[in-house]
Amino acid sequence: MSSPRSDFVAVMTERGFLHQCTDLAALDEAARTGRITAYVGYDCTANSLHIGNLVSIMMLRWLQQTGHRPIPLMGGGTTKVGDPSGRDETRRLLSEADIEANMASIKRCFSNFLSFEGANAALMVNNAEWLDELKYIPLLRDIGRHFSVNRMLTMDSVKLRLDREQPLSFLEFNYMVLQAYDFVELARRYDCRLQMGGSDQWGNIVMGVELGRRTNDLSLFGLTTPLIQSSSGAKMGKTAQGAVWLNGDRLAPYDYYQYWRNTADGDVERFLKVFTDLPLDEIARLGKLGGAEINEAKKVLAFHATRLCHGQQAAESAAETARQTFEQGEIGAALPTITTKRELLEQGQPVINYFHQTGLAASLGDARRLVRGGGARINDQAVTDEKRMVTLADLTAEGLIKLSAGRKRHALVRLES
RNA sequence: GGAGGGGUGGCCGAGCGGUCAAUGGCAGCAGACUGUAAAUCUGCCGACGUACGUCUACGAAGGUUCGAAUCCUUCCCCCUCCA
Repeated sequence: MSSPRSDFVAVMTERGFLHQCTDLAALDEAARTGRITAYVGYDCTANSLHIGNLVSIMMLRWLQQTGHRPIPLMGGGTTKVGDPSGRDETRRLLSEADIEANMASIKRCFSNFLSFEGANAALMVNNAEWLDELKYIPLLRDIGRHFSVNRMLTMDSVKLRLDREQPLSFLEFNYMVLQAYDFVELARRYDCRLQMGGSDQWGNIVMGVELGRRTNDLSLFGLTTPLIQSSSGAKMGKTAQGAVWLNGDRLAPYDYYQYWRNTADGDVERFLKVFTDLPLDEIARLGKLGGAEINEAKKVLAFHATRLCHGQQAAESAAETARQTFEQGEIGAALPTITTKRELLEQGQPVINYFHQTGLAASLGDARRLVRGGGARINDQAVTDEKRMVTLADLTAEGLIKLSAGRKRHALVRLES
């Protein structure tokens, strides 16, 4: 294809969102000549999305910014079935109540990325609306006859399990059928013509495109993003505490900021393109910084990524706390904080208790090992004795005690007021 | 329904009566080096106790034994082939 003529496809191309597309030229033309509606589906298997979902959220954002209508589709129905893609094991079946609760929680983060008002207002839809109503025999006759089992068996999501002799239930086997049906249903209800997702969704997406053509002669599009990996080859999104969640109650904005701040050198430019909406020339400038200067680019990345997800104020607070903590050796306000009673400090408390309580150590034993390994500090003083007690004397002038596990992980203990 | 194979710590994967809290690899944490990077090297890596210790753990429940992840019985789950 020659260079894209629509803003949407141009942005997708320039910023590195494109992996595969069913018909890029036709999509480009459709986006140039009119407003298109596109969707991305999200499972409700946890109560927050994580940065693995962020690429597709950014796509929806750009879609809206370039004049089109995004639909984040909540998989309230499909989560009851469980997507086998990329997994060796069947997902634990969640109760409907859990799914409902997860969905409510997940929805919250979209308000930061998309606008649900105005001309191109984003549409929040739940596929349980139609999937719960389905009748088995009509579904088989109307939809099932368009699916070839021969073909389904060759899909990666299925093939992987079979090749590895891992179980695949009939329930899961149906997932791709339902996802395909979703696409056709969204096309019918909202004139949605494009489904986007990660590269692992390609098979499921193509099934939907084909189903649209076979049932209603619809011209649908599919588009996937590359799996974004860190330059070390690892999947993105792991920290000491687990996944990098988008909801602030699962991962504090400060920790979210720190995740991005610690991006590997080789990933900075690519991540700026995908995870921020800074102009490309600015990104190119930041990407040229070498040596220690690239830390400036990482701060920009961390700030803008945090601002998109948690808002201006949280981003500023996180950046300021990071600056105070790392550049001035002071105490930043946004560090994780726990409170303790004055009486306890009067008696003296074992440090390992506080390391455990702040989450810097997973257990008392872990805290003990941290001390033995030489990684524990109180107010920047190394703790060498694992029996060390914390007392009122450890309070700083501000009435705080700063605990550190290694050079990057810090927490505060504050007197209960 | 029949025959065979299998279920081990976050994951992969050894162990096949004591020396097994369980080799090794990955992941993770910490230290050194640095730039809050990468690579590399070193240490740690079930819980609790200061410690020789105690508890929990090798699909589940029983049993044999001085002693079981390892043997037996029953059950659950998975895979392959046959019907």
